[in-house]
Amino acid sequence: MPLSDTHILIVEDDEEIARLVQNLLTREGFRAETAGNSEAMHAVMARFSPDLIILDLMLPGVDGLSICRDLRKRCDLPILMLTAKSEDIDRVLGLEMGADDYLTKPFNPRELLARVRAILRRTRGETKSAGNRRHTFERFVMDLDARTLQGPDGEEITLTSAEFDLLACFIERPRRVLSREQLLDWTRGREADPFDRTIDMAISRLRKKFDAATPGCKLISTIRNNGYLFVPQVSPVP
Amino acid sequence: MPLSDTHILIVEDDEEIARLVQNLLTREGFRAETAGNSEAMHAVMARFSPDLIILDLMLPGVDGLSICRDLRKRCDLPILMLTAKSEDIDRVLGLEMGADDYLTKPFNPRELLARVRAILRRTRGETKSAGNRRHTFERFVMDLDARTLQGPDGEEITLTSAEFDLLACFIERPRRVLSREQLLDWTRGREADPFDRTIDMAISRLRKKFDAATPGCKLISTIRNNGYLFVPQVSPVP
DNA sequence: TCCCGCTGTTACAAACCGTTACGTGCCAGA
DNA sequence: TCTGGCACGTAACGGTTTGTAACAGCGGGA
Repeated sequence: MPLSDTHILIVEDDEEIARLVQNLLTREGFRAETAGNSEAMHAVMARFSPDLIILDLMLPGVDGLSICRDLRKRCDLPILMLTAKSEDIDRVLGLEMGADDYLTKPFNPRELLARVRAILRRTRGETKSAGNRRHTFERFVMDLDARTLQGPDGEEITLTSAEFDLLACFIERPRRVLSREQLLDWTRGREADPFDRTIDMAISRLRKKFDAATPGCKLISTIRNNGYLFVPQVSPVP
Repeated sequence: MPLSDTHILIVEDDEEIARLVQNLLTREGFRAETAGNSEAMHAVMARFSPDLIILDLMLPGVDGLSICRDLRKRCDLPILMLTAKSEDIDRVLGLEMGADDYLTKPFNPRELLARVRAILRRTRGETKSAGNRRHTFERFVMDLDARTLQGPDGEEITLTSAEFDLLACFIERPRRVLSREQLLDWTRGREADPFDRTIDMAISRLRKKFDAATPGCKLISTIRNNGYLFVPQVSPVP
C-alpha cells in the first residue's frame, strides 16, 4: 500500500499541535486529517476510514481514554496516544486501555514519525482478513450473511434477531471477555443504565437454546464483574 | 507459554541498572539474565535463548547500535533499546537500526514493564493467533483462553472466576513464591489493606476443589510470612 | 382489530466472594 | 518448658452480582 493511501486521523483539540502534526505527516507522504473532539472524530471516520489514530489524552467533552477504550472495543484500529505530562503515562498504563503506543508532549517530530511508522509496520498484514462470513464452533455452523444457525445434527436452530446479534458479537471475537456495556453497545447501539439486565436476559435465552441442542455443554461462561466469554474455538468455513 | 518461560536478556554495563531491571522483571515472573558487553551477550545467548533483548545504547567495546544492527540482520529477536540521554533518541531513530522500541534513562519501572509486555504481545501475536494457551500439571489441564480446568480423570472442574484468575497467576509463574500483594494486584488490580484476607480465602477455596479432585495432594503450599507457592511442574500443551 | 412472538423490566432465588471471628500451629523470648 | 503473639486456615455471615421466571408493552401480520 502506497504511503499516500495511508490515512491518519489526528484527534487533538489544540489546533496548533494538530496542524503541526498534520503538516509533519503530510510532508512525509501520509494523508492526515484532524478532529478536535469525539463528535468530530466520528464524523471524520465515517468518510475517511483511517488506518491509524493519533489521540490526545486530554480532550474537551469525552476524553481520550474513553475514546481509546471505545475504539479498542469496536474495532482494532491502531492508536497512538499523546499525553501532555509524563505523569499521565501512569494513568494510561495503569488503565491498560489498549493503545499501541504513546508519546509525551512536547515530542520530537522525528520520534512521532518513527512511532507512526513502527505501528504501521506492525499492524500491516494483520488487518487484512477478507470477510468470510460463515463460522463453525462445536459442530454448530453460523452464517452471518444468511443469519442462520445450524445445530450439531444439521438441524436449523431459530434464533430471534436479538439472540442472533448477540451470538454474532461472540463469534466475531471468540475467547475474549466481553462486557455487558460492549455487548449492549454492539447489539442495540445504546448505553447501559446502571441496573440494565437486558444482556443478562439475552444471554439466558441464548444459553437455553444451546442447551436444548447440546445438553450440558457450557458455551458461554460468566466472568463475574466483567462480562461473558464465548468458550469454543471458532473457525471460518470455506 | 508461561511468563516464567519468557527469557529476557539485559545487555547493560552499569551493573546497578542491570540488577535493577533484572529484579523488576524477575519479580513479575519473567526469567532475566544480564550481560555487560557484546561478548558476554553472545555467551549468554548461546545457552539462554532469549525472547527479548533489552540493550543499552552506550556500551564499552562494541556499542549498542552495532549490536542492534547485527542482531537484526541475523535473527528477528525483538529489541528494546535503552538510551541515557534523550538526544540520543535522534541517533537511534536517524539510523533506523531497527529496534522495536526504546526508552530513555531514567525510566519509570512501570513503563519498562509496559513496553516489554507490549513488545511481547506484538511478537507473540504473530505466532499465537490460535488463541490456545493450555497448560498441564499433575494430570490437570488448564485452558487459559477457554477458562476451563480439567481434572486428572478428564472431568471438568468448575472454577469461579476469582478462583480461575488466582490459579492462572500460579500457572504463569510456577514454582515461585507469590506474595499476597502480588496475587491481589494481579487478580483484582488493587492494593492490599493491612489485614486483607481475600487471597487466603481464595486459596482455601481453590485448595478445597483440588482436594476434591485429587485427595491428599498438596498443590499449593504456604510460605509463612511470604505468600504461596504452586508446587507442580507446569508444561504447555500443544 | 386481535393475536402472537419478541424483548425489556421486575422480582426473587442462587451463587459468589469479601469480611469477621475464632481455632490452630509455630516461633521467640522468658 | 511454658507462654504470648502472630500467621494462617476456614466456617459463617451478608452484601453484591448473576440467573431466570413471570409479566407487560410493543409491533407486525392476519
